[in-house]
Amino acid sequence: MQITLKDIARMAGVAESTVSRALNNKKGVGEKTRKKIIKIAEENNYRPNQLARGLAANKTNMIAVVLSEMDSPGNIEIVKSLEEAAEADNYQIILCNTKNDPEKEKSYLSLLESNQVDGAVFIGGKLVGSHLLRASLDDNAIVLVNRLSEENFFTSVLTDYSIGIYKAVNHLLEQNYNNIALVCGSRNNLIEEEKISGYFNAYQEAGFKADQNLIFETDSSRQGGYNAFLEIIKNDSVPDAFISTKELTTIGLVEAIKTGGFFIPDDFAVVGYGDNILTSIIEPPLTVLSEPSKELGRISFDYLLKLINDNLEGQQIKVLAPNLIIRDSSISKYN
Amino acid sequence: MQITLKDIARMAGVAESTVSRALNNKKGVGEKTRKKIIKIAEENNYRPNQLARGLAANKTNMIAVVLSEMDSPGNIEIVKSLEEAAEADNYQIILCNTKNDPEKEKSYLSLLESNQVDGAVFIGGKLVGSHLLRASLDDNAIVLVNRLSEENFFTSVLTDYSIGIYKAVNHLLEQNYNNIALVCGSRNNLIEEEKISGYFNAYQEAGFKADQNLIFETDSSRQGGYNAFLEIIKNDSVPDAFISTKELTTIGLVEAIKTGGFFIPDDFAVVGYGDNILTSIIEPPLTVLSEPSKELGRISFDYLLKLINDNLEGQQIKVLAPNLIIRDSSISKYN
DNA sequence: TTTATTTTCGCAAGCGCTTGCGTAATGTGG
DNA sequence: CCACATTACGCAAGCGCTTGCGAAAATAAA
Repeated sequence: MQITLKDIARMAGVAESTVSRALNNKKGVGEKTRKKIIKIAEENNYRPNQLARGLAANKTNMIAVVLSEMDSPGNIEIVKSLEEAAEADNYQIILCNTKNDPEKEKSYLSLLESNQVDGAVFIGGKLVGSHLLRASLDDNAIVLVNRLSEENFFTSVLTDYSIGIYKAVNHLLEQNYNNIALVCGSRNNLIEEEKISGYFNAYQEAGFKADQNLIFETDSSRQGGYNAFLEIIKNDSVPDAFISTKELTTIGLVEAIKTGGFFIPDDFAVVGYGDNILTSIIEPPLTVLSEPSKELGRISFDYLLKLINDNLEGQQIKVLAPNLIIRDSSISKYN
Repeated sequence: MQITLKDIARMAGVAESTVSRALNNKKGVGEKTRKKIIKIAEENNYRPNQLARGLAANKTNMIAVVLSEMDSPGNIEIVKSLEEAAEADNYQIILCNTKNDPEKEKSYLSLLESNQVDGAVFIGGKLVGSHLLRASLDDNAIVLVNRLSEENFFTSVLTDYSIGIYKAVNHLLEQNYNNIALVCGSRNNLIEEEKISGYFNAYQEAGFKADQNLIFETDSSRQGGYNAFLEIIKNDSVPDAFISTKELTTIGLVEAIKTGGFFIPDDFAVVGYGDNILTSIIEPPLTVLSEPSKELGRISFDYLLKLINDNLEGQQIKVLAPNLIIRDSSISKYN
């Protein structure tokens, strides 16, 4: 049998309301009674029933973290820092893995609608369900991470892929690679258009013109990267460098190159995505765009918390630029 | 404003209880009224308030997954399959990352005590808080994964490290490596003793005698593996092979070996831990013990579900043997 | 048709907590 | 010592749902 507020109240010889106020540090209870109540509560290892509390106060101290994919180390990193931030503010995290399935995402939305969580952050994923999200936006706290909605309507924290790719292209051009292939995700995702625009901008600014045919769409898996390479080298104009814009495709791409008997960076330069354990152990040491995962997590929780507490005026958008970390894979020998 | 049971009841012209029964597929409501109620509920996008439901029914359909560390791909894999299993049974997962901090674990336990979750699975971690766990075992559903408690008291699903290491040693001996170092975690964890016993068993059975000095304790990080190597080669008797028993130490170990200018398997054979993306991209291709992560997740949820529903008679312990996946890193050239 | 049986449904209590409001207790100044 | 302002506390309603129980309605048996 669980021990309840009522029990504590009886033991302390006060009313339930007094116990509640005492334990929640609210004013309206004398210092002596408060001490007494706290003591009794501790002695009896009293744990407030969070459901009851949530029901009464309309607050659960839980947030949903809706993840488009759990295989990406970067996403895990974001979750970790979110968890840390949440814990510090006494929030729990509900993990929701959608595997990029809009239906699942929809179903997880009902966590919000059913009052099970105070807010939700969506990490990655396509924009598809955007209308859906909006629909649910009665008064719900929602933050988007690395996800662009067409209406540009949600509070979001984003990696600036455009500038990231721009940097990467620039760097490769400087290294005298000028046939640069871009491996990205399906263009029905606005995020991918961002990348492409960065690509074109860099080319244009350098006075070269970019080749549409060097842009390859593939899914975000390791296999996707692998296949991308096989496709690309069928091309008329074979590139001399690759920029991979997802973590796992980076791995697959490198594998494909090496399996094909080619060398990095001698045959192809590579700029990968994500400064994580994967890209740190692969050979050769990989030049990568490093996503600010920790910040993404932390800031998104900050925003969410403010939204929950109605402390956020209007929509906020934070854009964080990725770093280009230069290693061997993109350093031309003939330089 | 949220739409409630009462609203639906009013719209349908029935009592709240009838709506509740209709929507929960309980008997005691006619087919026609049920249809009508469901229709109305759907039209109005009604979402039952899970807190209220949980409070009334004493059931939250949430479970806590308490993770000792989030950096291990194997653990993430377990969580993934847990999530999948849970989702199929309409359970949500609360992610709790303890970073091996017993205090945090303790605090997460209150999720159980405060009725916020119906059960909890603990993945990894030391036994430290075992008394604590027991204390909380009023009537709580708890499953342990890859964690040994001294009292052997909890329903658990375990990887059989003993047989795993046994296989690894055997294999290495067959390859004529007979100075095998074992890199494991701190021996204050029973799990580690398991590993060591497998190590000794294999040696004994083969008629060799094992060298205590070749057993190295280190923390489970990449750096831990790296340092382990540096320590080990200071030894009088330098080993010719390594068995690393954690995922990240495996990575660090290999890095240290390569950084030291040594070659695998020429200078040292290596058997690593975990058949994951990390060990699949590292070079050379690594012989590993493959943990049955998917099963660990699935089975632990099965157990937990039964515990929650009081369908589990007594304590259950499931032990799963890891596979030895043989690749280049342990194949002697002089064979 | 009448009685017995089953099914359908409403009533009301209760899950454990929070919170507005009113009253009793305490403290302050004259 | 009294009037007044504070502060400390209890009362009771209410959060949105579930569920046991009894009454009414529908169905089956006699």
